[in-house]
Amino acid sequence: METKPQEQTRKPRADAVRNRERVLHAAKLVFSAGGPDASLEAVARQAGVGIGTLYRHFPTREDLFEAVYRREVEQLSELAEELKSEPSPVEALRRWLRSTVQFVATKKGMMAALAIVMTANSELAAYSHGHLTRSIGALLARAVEAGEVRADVTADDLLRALIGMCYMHDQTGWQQSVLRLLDVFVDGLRVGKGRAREA
Amino acid sequence: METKPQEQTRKPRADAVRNRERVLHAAKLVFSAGGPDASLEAVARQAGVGIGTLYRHFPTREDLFEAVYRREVEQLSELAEELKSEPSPVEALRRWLRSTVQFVATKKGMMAALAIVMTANSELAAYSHGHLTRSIGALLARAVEAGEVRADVTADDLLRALIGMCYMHDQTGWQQSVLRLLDVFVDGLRVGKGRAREA
Amino acid sequence: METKPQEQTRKPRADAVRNRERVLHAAKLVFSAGGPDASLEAVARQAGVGIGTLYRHFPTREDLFEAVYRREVEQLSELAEELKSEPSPVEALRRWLRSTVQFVATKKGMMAALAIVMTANSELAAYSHGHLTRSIGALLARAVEAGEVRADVTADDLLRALIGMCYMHDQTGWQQSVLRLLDVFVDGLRVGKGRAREA
Amino acid sequence: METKPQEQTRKPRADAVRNRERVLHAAKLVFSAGGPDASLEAVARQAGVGIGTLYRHFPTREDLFEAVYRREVEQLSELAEELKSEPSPVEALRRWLRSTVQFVATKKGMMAALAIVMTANSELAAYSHGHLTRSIGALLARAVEAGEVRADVTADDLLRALIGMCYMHDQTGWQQSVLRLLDVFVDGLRVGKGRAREA
DNA sequence: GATGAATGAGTTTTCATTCAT
DNA sequence: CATGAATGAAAACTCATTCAT
Repeated sequence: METKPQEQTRKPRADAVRNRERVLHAAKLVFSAGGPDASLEAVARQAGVGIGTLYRHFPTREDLFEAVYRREVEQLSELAEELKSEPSPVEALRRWLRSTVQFVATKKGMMAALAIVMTANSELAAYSHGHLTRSIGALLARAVEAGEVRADVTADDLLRALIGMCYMHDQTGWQQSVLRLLDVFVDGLRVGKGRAREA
Repeated sequence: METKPQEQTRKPRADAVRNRERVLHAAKLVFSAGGPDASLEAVARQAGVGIGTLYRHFPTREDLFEAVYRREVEQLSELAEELKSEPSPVEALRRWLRSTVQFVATKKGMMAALAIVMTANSELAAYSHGHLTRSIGALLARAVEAGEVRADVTADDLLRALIGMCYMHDQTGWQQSVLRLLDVFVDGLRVGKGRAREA
Repeated sequence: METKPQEQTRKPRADAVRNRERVLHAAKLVFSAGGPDASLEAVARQAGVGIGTLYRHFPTREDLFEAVYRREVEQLSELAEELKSEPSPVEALRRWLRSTVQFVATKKGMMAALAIVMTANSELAAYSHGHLTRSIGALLARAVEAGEVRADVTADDLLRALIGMCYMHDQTGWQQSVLRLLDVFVDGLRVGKGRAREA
Repeated sequence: METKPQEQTRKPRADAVRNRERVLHAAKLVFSAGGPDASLEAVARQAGVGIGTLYRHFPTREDLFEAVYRREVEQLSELAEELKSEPSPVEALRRWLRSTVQFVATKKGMMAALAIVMTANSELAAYSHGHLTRSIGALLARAVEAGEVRADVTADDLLRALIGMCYMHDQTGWQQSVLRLLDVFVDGLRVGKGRAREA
């Protein structure tokens, strides 16, 4: 504060950063295994830090959820960005959907935590919803413009379907089931398929 | 069947019946609002009975879930039965799906019931799941046999897709979104639509 | 509720009453010894009840303070009533003041707790202030009417002086000190003593 | 005294001095509001310094108390010294008492200082108590020697009475009340007033 | 049968104090 | 020196479950 006036927040201490990471990593594991009600003490133990340290970084359970959640969302969003280079727009979409399932598969109980954040914390919900729909929207728009996919389904719809299907992840075989469903769904999206229904 | 004197289950006392109903009603409210981990004390309080009374009627949390949600699930099952008389198998399927959405929109607690069916491992889940998938399975089988619908999707899958789509039913416009998604999904189910994927 | 409609609150269970008393008694001891920050766990232990029981009876620390406090105040108030039969009004006053010191002497740290409640809980403060000033006021009025005591001091003033003097009760010998001070004070109250000041 | 090179206490760094002041100021505020058990973190936060800095300046809570309150107490002591020149010993006493009330009314924290003097067992309390009682004792001794005031009251008693009366200084009108009480008290101190008690 | 009191294990939460940067 | 992160002991608090009335 004395010598370098341009410093507003002293360099984050090395061990603090490391501990923060540890806690986040541990939280992912523990919440995945034990659901959103898992004990924070357990998270701290898993992270190898004191419970006080956990609380310093994340004063409330929700703060911890949020921090974990944000990076998850960002990873999904980044994946969507990468898939923009995939030649077939429909396949890009399909692959993003399938990848997301894989992603969720590695963090079972995490979905519940994410769902909680989605409904409870509107600021975060808005952030991630916007982030994700923007990414998916881009994939979707490409497919629609290419004339491969019907235009009456929104990124929002897509997200709803995906999250919802993944939410039910407690039975054995849920993953295969969701992959099957996604195929059905993507097939349904493709144009040139029968509009035979009561129209 | 109840009139024989050697019966072990005496006349159910009037207030006992009333209390049972109260608890059931309260449980639906409280679980809907606070999730399945909501405090049983809260349920009793909401019902206006003592916690001991709740425990007498429902010795375990599972027992309470069961009593609350079994009848909800059975209604859906019955609806599926009725639709067997619908001439077009695909339309029967579609109508069941759409009707279920209406149900969810109307009956608070239906989602929770369905989520439990797909999620938990209780006796209730097993019973209800079996009941329900059997009914839906019949609808599905008809459509498959008629050659109208692909054969690689199970009643279980169908249920999962439906529940999932309905899961986020707190955003405005969720109902329209789900109906759109169901149409896409049913379209995807119909045979003769492109198997272009991964080829 | 069924047979005796005039019952609004079922007879308080015997053990509940006993436990409540135990906790109150223990609280008096523990707060007296350890001051107002003493652990509630310690109170429960001293009372021989579970911590949950303590919380059931007194959901917050303040509730417990309050309950303890009320009876203390009532005891002091009753003492003032009894002293109405004392022939000399001034002596009645003096004896009440001295008795109060004895009273406080048995519950050292309790004063701090009571002070906290007095400032924090205005409802209670009003109640006890009213209660006490009414009692003291009666003693005082008798003495004033008898022409033994000056009329420009209120029950409120008296209470302030008494409570204040007792507040500083951490030094050895405080009790003797306060008793000396009370004598000086009562002497000052008597009429016919010099009004010599700045006149 | 500071200029010799072998000095162990180097020039006090400018920011160190500033921080010390900040902490002192913050401590007065925080202890006044939250009592003597207020969190030291809160003090540091209020001061805008790190908790470590607070600890460097004041290794123990007592050290902080001391630094905060010592100068307050010394002011009262000095006032008593000045009043030694007042011709009437009783009036000197009375004026000191009344002045102290003014002090309390004006200077937030003075009460806390005085309470500590009479209550705690720290080195600070001993020092301040000695300092103060010596000054008041001189005033008192003069009055006793002049035969104007009874001899069985100590400087300590006087202090206790004064502090006590001021203790409840949050009610409206407390100041008038205390001034009234002090007059009663001083009247009680004067000799030649009735020793009628317990006779 | 109904009630609500009792219990205590399990969690959350706070803070004084120490230490690495 | 200043800082604030780390730590863990200690307390607060909640709630499922059992039981006396």
